Parts: sequence; structure tokens; C-alpha cells
Amino acid sequence: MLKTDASGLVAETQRLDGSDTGPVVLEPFVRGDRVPMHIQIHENLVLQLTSGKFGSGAELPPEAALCEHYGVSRGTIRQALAELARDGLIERHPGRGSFLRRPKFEGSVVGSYSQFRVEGPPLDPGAHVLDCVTRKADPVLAKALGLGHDRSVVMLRRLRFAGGVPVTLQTSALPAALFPGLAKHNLTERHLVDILRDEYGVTLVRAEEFIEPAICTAFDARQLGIKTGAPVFQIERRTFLPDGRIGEFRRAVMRGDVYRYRLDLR
Amino acid sequence: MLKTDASGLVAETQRLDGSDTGPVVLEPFVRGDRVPMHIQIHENLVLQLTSGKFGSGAELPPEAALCEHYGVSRGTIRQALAELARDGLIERHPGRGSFLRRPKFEGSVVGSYSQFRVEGPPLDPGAHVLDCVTRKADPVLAKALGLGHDRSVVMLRRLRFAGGVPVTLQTSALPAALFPGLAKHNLTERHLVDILRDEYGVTLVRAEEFIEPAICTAFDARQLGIKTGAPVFQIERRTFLPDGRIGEFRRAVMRGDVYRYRLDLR
DNA sequence: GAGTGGTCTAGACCACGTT
DNA sequence: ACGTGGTCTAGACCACTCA
Repeated sequence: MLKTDASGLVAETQRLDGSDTGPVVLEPFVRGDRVPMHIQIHENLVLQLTSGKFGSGAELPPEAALCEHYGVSRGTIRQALAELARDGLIERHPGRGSFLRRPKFEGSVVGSYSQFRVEGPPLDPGAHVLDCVTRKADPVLAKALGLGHDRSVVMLRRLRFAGGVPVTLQTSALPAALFPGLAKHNLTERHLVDILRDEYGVTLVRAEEFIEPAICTAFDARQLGIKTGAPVFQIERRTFLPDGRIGEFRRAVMRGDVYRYRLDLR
Repeated sequence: MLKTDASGLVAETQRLDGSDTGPVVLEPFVRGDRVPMHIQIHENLVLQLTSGKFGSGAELPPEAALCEHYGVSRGTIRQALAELARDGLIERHPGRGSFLRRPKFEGSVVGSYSQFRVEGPPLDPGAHVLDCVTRKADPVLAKALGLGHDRSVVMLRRLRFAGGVPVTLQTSALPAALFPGLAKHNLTERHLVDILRDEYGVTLVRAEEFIEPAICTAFDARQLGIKTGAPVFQIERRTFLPDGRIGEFRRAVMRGDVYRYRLDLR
């Protein structure tokens, strides 16, 4: 599809992605009351931009034009546009303009513009401690924890429940040097993160988590009350101290029949 | 831990979460050059707030004090604070103040303050079409697609590759009434989303995805070149039209040995 | 009533990309 | 040279919370 103007002399701009698109032309706007203007404008733009009337890549009016259209100052317009950009609905380029974004549903990599959450029953407070011992880490675990000479680790296995039903089994490894006597504390009722902060003065600031599908082992199945071989999530988590060292390395098995991950893409 | 002041008369404020904390007191700041101030301030605050020197729930200085501390106007401070709030590092409450947020790693529900992505090799362009037929949807599928009287659906099975290796098998169902003659188009080389847009004038604006662990069936295993019973991700996706109708219902099986999901929590 | 964050304005200067 | 979005200022008024 290549459009030309009436005279047939000027070909419409051909976009990089092969689709040609006109500019975004907005409907008249009536301002409501009580609701902040930047929110009204954001909602109004979301409605119009997702109406399907404009092709992806279509150029939005410049900020100055939007100020006039909506009858507000530049700061207010920018607040609404920043929200749109954060949602991934538009892209903004200094010196060029703002453009409607093409949804990238087909791509392999889902960017950070998606919403994410776990769906399932909330965890009960507390945990059932299966065991908690201090031992020498094997080389693989020592490397995962970033340990040097002292390879002593506290190994902690906890079973957690939701509505009285066991749903996840967490196996944690913590550097014993950082948390001497950890096993003596009340790991059943207190959150691990609270004990580390209140008893050892350690604040955990960041964590990374890797999620994979797995087959439930016989031991895990017995603990979780499901069948051996049932599909489960295997979740590996590293939690970091402010200085970058690893405070906890955890591998958890979570029931796949109770929890699922949900993404919202735009 | 309950602290009292020297006189013993005034108990320090007891926070809801049971931990008591002093206010955030900031180190002197030297402004750099070239980098926008709101970014410098944001980075400076992240460093200080995650240093572990302050308890969770600690109150930040009010905006006016921060303006003076950093030597900038209120708008600039608010830009930095908005970023912190978006990251989930602080909570802001009108009339009360801004507070350092406790990391909620132990909780079951991971909020939207987390980063998320899929890790693995990028998908090759194009797809291998296993089959594409139009038939009547069974009641379950008809309900999932939100179909009324006309239960005709286009069923499309595609195999996608990464580096020449089959990695995901996608089974799609689309309302035949919306996309007549869909099977005649080149589904091997063109993205489905492009065909729907260019040939049918339909823009897909939103999608929701549910991710579960699963066991690979014999058929899927043969297609993907893995063993029957291997752990895989099962991904259910609904893609929506601007008016809220479902444009595509898809169930995909993705190799668990090639891809994993990654979360970054703060 | 004093202090907090939320909203909004009307200006200004800049780096950047296009013409 | 011009128009774009990015940054920043100095004011203003508001709703809300807490003493």
C-alpha cells in the first residue's frame, strides 16, 4: 500500500517498518471536573490511540499543540505523555517527536513495559521448618553464593502454606559467616528478612529470580501433597546485600496447580 | 524492641509493621556536571536509601528540605522522588510524608514494581505452519473466545524456531467471522499481527498471558524435538481488539530447557 | 493551623534532529 | 534556522493528615 496525494507527485512518507501512517488527529475534548487534568488527558489519549484509527508509528501532535488542544500548560501535558511513554503506548524522541508504538506481541522478547503478577491464594504467615543445619557447601553452591575460603553455609528448608494447604517448599542457603547462630532463632514465626535485619543488622536490598518449569520429585511431592511427576514451578532466587554480596540463595518448588504467572501486554 | 526517650515518658513512635525507625538523614551532596540534576539526585538517594543505614519505614525529609539540601527547585526534587516511588523504593502519602519502603521479598504477591523478562535465544523470523483449518469451536473454546451464534473458528498451528531449533509450538484460534479467508494468506513469512492489521484493518491493542508449568505431551515433544514428559511452559494468551472482543486465543508450549523467566525485585 | 504531598502555571534555556 | 522533547525555575492553590 503506497498512497500518493491528489496530484500524484508527492509520495506519502514510507516508514521503516513498511507501514505508512498518517499523523494522529484528535477529537475535540471536554474537560471534566474533580479529576486531575493530567489523568483526564491521559485517559482521553489512551482511548483515542487504542481506538485503532491510527496506524502504529503515527506521529502525535507536538506538546505545544496538545497544550492548546487540551487547554492546559506544558507541564500538565508532559505528565500525561510521560505516563503514556511509561506504559509503552508511545515512544518519544528528542528533536523528532512522539509516535504511537506498534505492539510487539509477536516478538520473542517481552520488554519491561508489561505488567506482571502471581495469581493464587495468599501465603499464610509463618513457615514449617523441615530442617536447618550448618555444613560445608559443595563447590557448585559455594560458587553460586560467591563464597571464598569459608564455605560454611546454613541450609534451611521451609514449607509454606496457603489456606492450610502446603504450596511451596523453599530450600535456602546463607553464608554462615554472615549469620552466626541463625538456626537458634524462631524461623517458624518470623520472616527470614526480619531476622536478618533485626538480629544481624543486614538489609536485603535487591533480589533476582529465575523461573523454570520442572517435574516434581518424590520428596517434594510428599511434602506438597501432590503426585510425583506433577508440573511445578522451580524458582531460583538470589538476594543481595547493599554491597553486592549474596545474602541468600534459594531454590523453591511451587505448585503449578495452585499458582500461575500473569502478564499484561500493551 | 521498644525504645523510650531519656525521660522515659515518651515512647518512640511504634510503626504498624512492628519495627521502629529513625528519620532518614542525608549525607552532604556535591552536584556533578553534564548529568541532569533529577537523575543525579535519584541516584544519590538510591545509594543512600539502600545503604542499609536506615530501617524500613524511615521517614524521608519533606520536599522543601530536599530542595534546600540539593539546591534545586521543587519540580526537580519531585521528578527524582516520583522515580523512586515508581521503583517501589519509597511510598508517598499526601499529608503524611514519604517513607522508605520495606522490601517485601517474603510475601506471596510480587507487585508491579518488579522488572520482568524472558531469557533465551531470539526467535527466528517466520514460522512453520503445521495446519490451518476452519471448523466449529467446541463450547469451551467458544466461551473462551466469547463467541455467540457463529462458532466458526480458524485453527492455526505454528512451530517457531530459534537458531534453527524448534522452541515453541503455538495453537491459535481466531473468530472466522472477523477474518474470512485467513488461511489463504502467507502465514509462514508474515507476522499474524501484521496480516490482521494490513488485510483486515484490525489493530490488536492489548494481550493477557497466563504462564503455567506443564508436562510435554508426546505430540508436542515430537514437534519440539524433546522427550515426552519433559517440563515445559504452557502459555495461554488472549489478544484483544480495541472494542474488547478477543481477536486471538492462543495456547503455546515453550521449551523449558531453552527459556526461563527472570524477575528483578526491589 | 501547620505541614505534607498533589496539581498546575508561565515562563526559560538546552540538546537534539531535520531542513 | 527551526521545531522537537528534556530540563529547570518560582511561584500558586488544593486536599489531606496530624497535633
